[in-house]
Amino acid sequence: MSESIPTIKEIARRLNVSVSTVSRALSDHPRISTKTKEAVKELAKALNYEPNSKAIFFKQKRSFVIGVIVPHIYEDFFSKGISGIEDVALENGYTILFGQSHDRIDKERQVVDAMKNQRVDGLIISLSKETNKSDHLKTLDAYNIPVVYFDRVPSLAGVNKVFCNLFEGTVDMIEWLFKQDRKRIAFINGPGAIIASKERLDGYIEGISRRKLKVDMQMVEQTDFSEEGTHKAVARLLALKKPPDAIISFNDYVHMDAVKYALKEHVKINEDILFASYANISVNKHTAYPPVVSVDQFPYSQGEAAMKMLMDILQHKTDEDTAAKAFLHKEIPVALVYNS
Amino acid sequence: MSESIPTIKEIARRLNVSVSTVSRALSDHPRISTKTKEAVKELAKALNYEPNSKAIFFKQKRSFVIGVIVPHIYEDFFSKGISGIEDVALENGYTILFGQSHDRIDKERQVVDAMKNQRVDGLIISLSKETNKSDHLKTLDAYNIPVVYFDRVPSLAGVNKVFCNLFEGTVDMIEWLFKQDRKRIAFINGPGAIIASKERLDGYIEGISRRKLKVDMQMVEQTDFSEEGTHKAVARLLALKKPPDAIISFNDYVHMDAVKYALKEHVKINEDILFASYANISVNKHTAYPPVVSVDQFPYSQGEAAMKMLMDILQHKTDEDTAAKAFLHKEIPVALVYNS
DNA sequence: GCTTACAGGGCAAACGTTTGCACCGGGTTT
DNA sequence: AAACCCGGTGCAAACGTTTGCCCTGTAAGC
Repeated sequence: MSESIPTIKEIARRLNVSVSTVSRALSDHPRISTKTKEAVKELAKALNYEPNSKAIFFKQKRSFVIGVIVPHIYEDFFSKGISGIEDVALENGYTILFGQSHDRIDKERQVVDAMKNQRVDGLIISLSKETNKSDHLKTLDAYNIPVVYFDRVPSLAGVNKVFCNLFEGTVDMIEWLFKQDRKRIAFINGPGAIIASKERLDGYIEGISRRKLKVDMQMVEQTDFSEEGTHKAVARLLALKKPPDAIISFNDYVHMDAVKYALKEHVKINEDILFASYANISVNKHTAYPPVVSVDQFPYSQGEAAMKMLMDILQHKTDEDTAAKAFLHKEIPVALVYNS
Repeated sequence: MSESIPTIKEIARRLNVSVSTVSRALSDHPRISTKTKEAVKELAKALNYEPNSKAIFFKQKRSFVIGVIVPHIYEDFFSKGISGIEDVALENGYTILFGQSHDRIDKERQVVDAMKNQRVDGLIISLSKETNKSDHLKTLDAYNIPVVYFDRVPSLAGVNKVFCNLFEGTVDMIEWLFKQDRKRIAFINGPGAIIASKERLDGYIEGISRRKLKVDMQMVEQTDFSEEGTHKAVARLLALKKPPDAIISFNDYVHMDAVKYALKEHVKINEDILFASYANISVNKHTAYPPVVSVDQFPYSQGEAAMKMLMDILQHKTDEDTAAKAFLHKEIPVALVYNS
């Protein structure tokens, strides 16, 4: 009644053949006769045999596990991204080892170390806000663990990455708002330090400029993502002599806070002022006042693309180990999504 | 320039000692002299040595990886739960292998198999909607992988589980609504088949009955969680000769859909009708019309508790392998959360 | 009847680490 | 002087699997 987990040895013993025969039979090696194969497979099934991945991975130096690290799992964007990654992973027989950095670099280090210890075959990571240089990821090179950056990517070229550029999306959004006959388009941006803010701002300026209008920086506000920060930004916008007739928020969460405040000021949402945003999170479908238009960054597709890229790298690594390493970049196009 | 990953052997070779000495030095074995230990540790650091977990786990028959399977990662409830699990895991040197069942039993099977192949040390799972019996989890027994069920648990006693009972929470909510002078409390429940619906309904009936009122089944509606289903439910409630002055929704998503419809009918949210709900999801803090009260099931705490329970089981497994297996159950108390 | 070919299968090494046991030299006890 | 102890270290087996190479028997070719 000892809890014996079936092994290849056990099968070999019972069938009076060698372990190598069993191993080859299970992997359909041509040198093994059909009869033997059948016998082995039958017994394997009967014993409920499952190969011990640890032994295999130990031997083969691969684990069929890939690590995924994101700042926060609870953000709609990342959980969709993870789903994309996971689906592609599963198709290819890989499983995901998972960690959150909670947007802190020390935590990120800790998780990266854990992944390294587990000897993941590869890593997909979306950097924490605090991460400006990625030394801690350099050590992965020594362990031959390829890294694909995802959405929050370093600006260097010497890395593999999948990302969106919000510049075009922002320009498109502005043009659409002009078409809705909005003339005074305001913008609530995120902190100036982060790259995503810059992309958006550049797009905003370009969009306004294309209409031969000059950019009024009073219309450009900033929030630290706190509810209060957003409220103040909206307050300033509403207090202008010529208040805006459209407000673009940094993302859908900021949008919600903005709407909340505007409602208190008796603004008719999406009538007096058109609200636009980025991300197109799932709850938009449920909320009372979703943005009329949101720039979707397709996190699921980004996740898929990142995982495919990693699979690709893992593939070619086998082919030619020390091959000229070309770094892969992939830009996922964004798209406007309208809420009726 | 060959990509050689440092191993214990390499260290031994360079220091002219045996691998066993290195191994023992690294784990601070008392039999090794301080001098040797220092030399070994120094070189190990210099070479950037990291133990190969695969080899260790293969040898020691544990992986320090635990599997976590939930229906959907994108649901606020589960992503918080995972965070709770993850935090406790990290404290204990464990990493999470992760999978979603997408509420489908076939997918659940697939993920469970992947976990088994990876030889996780334990598994925490929240069952898919489709899962009524858990045969596929029985096979884990043979591999000596303990399972802790989480939130969506089987009703059998012969399992380890962490869960909430919503009965009390519902009763409390109803009493609170009565105190707000609401007399006609309606309830939009989920599909009758799922256990969570029954708990809620029982609580509702108990809550109403405690006021010596009799339950009016016209006030109890049902939704299939689709936006349309919820809209219809609200429509029927509003069409009653005596419409409700409070509506409890199955969860915050249903709540949002309900509010959306009520707004169209010019109901003054949380004035004409008080809206209450379950889950207390994060976006409630951002939405224009959050429920005045939501029953929080503390998914983070549930996650923590589940992981602690698993750690406990893993601990005692080492102590006395074939010990009398007592199954652990833990009920996490719920609480009302008010939005001003 | 001899070589040749090939199908079918076994042997043993290897992967990196842990660990029970043996060994060795010098000091302490009888 | 023999027996013993003990700190410090090395040897080798073991974990489950894969895989290069070798072995055996039978049938075909001459």
